[in-house]
Amino acid sequence: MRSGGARPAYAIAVMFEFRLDATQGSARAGTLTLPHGEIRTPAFMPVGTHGVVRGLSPKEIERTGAQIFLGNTYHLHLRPGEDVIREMGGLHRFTTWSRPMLTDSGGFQVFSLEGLRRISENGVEFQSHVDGTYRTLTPERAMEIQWALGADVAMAFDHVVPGQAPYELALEGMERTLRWLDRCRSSHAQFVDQATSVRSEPLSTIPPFRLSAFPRQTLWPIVQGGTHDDLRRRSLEGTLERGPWTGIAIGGLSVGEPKPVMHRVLEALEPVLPRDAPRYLMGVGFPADLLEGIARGVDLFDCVAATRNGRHGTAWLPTGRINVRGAALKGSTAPLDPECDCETCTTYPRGYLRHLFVVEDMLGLRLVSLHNVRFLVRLGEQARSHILAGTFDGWSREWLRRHHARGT
RNA sequence: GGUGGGGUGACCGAGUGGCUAAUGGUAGCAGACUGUAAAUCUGCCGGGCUCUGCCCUACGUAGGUUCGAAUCCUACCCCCACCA
Repeated sequence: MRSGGARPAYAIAVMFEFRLDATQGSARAGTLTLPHGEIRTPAFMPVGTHGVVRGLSPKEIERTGAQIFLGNTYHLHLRPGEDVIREMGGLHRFTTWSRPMLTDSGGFQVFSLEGLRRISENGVEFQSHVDGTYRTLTPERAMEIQWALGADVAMAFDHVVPGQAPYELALEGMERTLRWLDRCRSSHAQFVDQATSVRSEPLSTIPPFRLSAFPRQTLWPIVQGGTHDDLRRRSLEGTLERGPWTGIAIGGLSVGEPKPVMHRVLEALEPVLPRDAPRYLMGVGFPADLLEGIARGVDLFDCVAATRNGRHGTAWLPTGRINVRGAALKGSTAPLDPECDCETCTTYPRGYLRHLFVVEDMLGLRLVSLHNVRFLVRLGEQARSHILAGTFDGWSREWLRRHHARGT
């Protein structure tokens, strides 16, 4: 297939594939194929907003077993700028991460940077928190930037509203997200078409550096609708009408709404979601949230909590969580999590980790972040093997019981 | 020995008659964090209790003035600087 001649048209399609390996109830185990490799699901994706999973090197992330990590359109646009990254060969070359990547669109910043932005139908004007300059992100611009970044998956530019948003606001965000999805889709298609036209050249005549820079990216839509089931349904149906898609994201959850509400929304969407596309629950979550999501048919997760909590001294354990700064750990020779196989847990005693936080050495932040990432990645691996074995229900029930028995 | 300055809660350090159990900061303790403006933020931090309040003990020590003192007066102890 790669030996001379025009690249077959189906090559692009084959680059993005999702295969279901097993299901148990709504829980699914699958294999997602992306241009930079395969992802076995369910899977947790660490967040590397600025092209780095805070505090951890790509090599360390690789060793956690993470199969993909995220970058952020808004933040990478501000620093170093998408042109810089494109010139360096794209996000993969830039970061040296050779596995799949996904970029978030900046839609979440519409929510998180409220106060620094103004929304209009055209797009969102942000005032940069870095230097105060005004930057406008539109669906088209978000696609342009993500195309330049060159991740395997680009996310649609959406309008995220708070979890407690009243119906009217949730409706507005949901409908705008759909209108913006049309613009994202046609804009992204233009980039794909441009790239595809290159394929009329014989592959053998394309210099290797251009081959490696071959734009290979898919676009995933985001379902919105706040906490209102009917809006969620409408959002999903509207999204599907605009398909087909190689993956579908559920956004606007875990942004302040109660957990049962998030579960209810997932349950409302699950029967309508296509079986043959991965479902990505954005911004989730804590360990228990992963299992609750998996049980409701979610395949992919991302969350900053692993690294943020790690930096702030909270480590996840099978039995709940622990404050690494706590006086209880003083002098302890026990491993952080005796059941964990990460570098932190197989090397350092609790008393040393606590000490690192007390003296405010950056190593402490890194080691606990590393553990938390591994903890979630491993949870995904465990869930997958139990789904394949048909033992997911009982295992996850027991896991959650133990996890909630002490702490959260 | 003389002169001047000073002794405040674990530490540093404000406060110079009542609003002071006593500003701040540090240390200590606890908590929060979910598509990252976060190595951040919040609370507690003399003791006790029947704990939206009450009672003790507290600003070197001992007295005194005053309705009322960490704040004014006296003596003593200690520390620092300079002079002998």
